[in-house]
Amino acid sequence: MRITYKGDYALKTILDLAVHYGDSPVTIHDLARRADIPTKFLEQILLDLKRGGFVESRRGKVGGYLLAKHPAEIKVGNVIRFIDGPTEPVACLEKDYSGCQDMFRCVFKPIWQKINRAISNIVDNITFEDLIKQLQAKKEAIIYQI
Amino acid sequence: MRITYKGDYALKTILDLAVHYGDSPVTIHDLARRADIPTKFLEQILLDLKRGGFVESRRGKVGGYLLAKHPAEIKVGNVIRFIDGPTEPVACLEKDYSGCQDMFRCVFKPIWQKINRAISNIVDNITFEDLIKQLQAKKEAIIYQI
DNA sequence: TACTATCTCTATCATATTAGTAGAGTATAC
DNA sequence: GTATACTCTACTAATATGATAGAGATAGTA
Repeated sequence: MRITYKGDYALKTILDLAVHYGDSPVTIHDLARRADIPTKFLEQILLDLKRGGFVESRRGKVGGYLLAKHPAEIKVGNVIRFIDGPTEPVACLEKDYSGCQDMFRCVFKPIWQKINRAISNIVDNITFEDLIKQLQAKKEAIIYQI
Repeated sequence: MRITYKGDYALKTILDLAVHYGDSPVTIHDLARRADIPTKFLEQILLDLKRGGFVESRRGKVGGYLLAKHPAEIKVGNVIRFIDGPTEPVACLEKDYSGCQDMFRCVFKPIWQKINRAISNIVDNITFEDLIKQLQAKKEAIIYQI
């Protein structure tokens, strides 16, 4: 698995929308500015995320984007798999792979499976609600420092 | 981290050489045939592996390749990091990264670090001696079936 | 010495992916 | 009816991937 810029941008965008969950829509412009993402690139990512059911949109004035579900319902794994593809480290672990032709690869397969399980175990156990809590804890720590 | 064909080929080749550790050199031709790797592509991979200190070569007749170290001294992680690059899932974890400019990414960083540790924990704890033992166990299981 | 099997090295290439950019079109609030 | 915002399709530059091509160097042996 490799996290691309697109995946990274998507995660940051979802987190931003999660922070503003329940508020009025957030514009692409604001999302792009706050996370330092090229606006036109973010447009495409948001359309993808909309098709994936992660966000909703409102057109026209006072339009923008909204999170389609509660932050607790969206896991980090959902977003990166949707944007960056499977988390498997090799193609032979993915669905509808025809199988190993040679016995050498089969010795390595359990390794990739182990890695795959480890990754899934991490990304499928963190929701955006968890991340918001961490953000708040971080903010409080900074205030405490001052 | 993503395992490329090159990395996969390198691992299979090292394993083949590990199986023949202590024997006479193995030719590129035999390695390519046994693991079904394009010969000319394998040539390049073997040159890389030689530069990386994993294999040694003998030229001329009765030439070929030999494992440069004992199979117990080579870990899966050594080979894939050398061939496919760092196992980190994102660039911000790699060495000499300038640091996070925005606070959003920082919330995700611990996730990538966790994944990175999990992967390292797996690939740095399997040597090619371990793999040979697994191969032998598999062979015996097959014989037992017959 | 000549031959041949083997490794060595550099260049080239086709395809896919990544990270964008461009521009015209559509909907909505005021 | 106009400004603001999302929508959609196409295009592009750079890089990585997975090879292929061909000339060269070395070592054993007849």
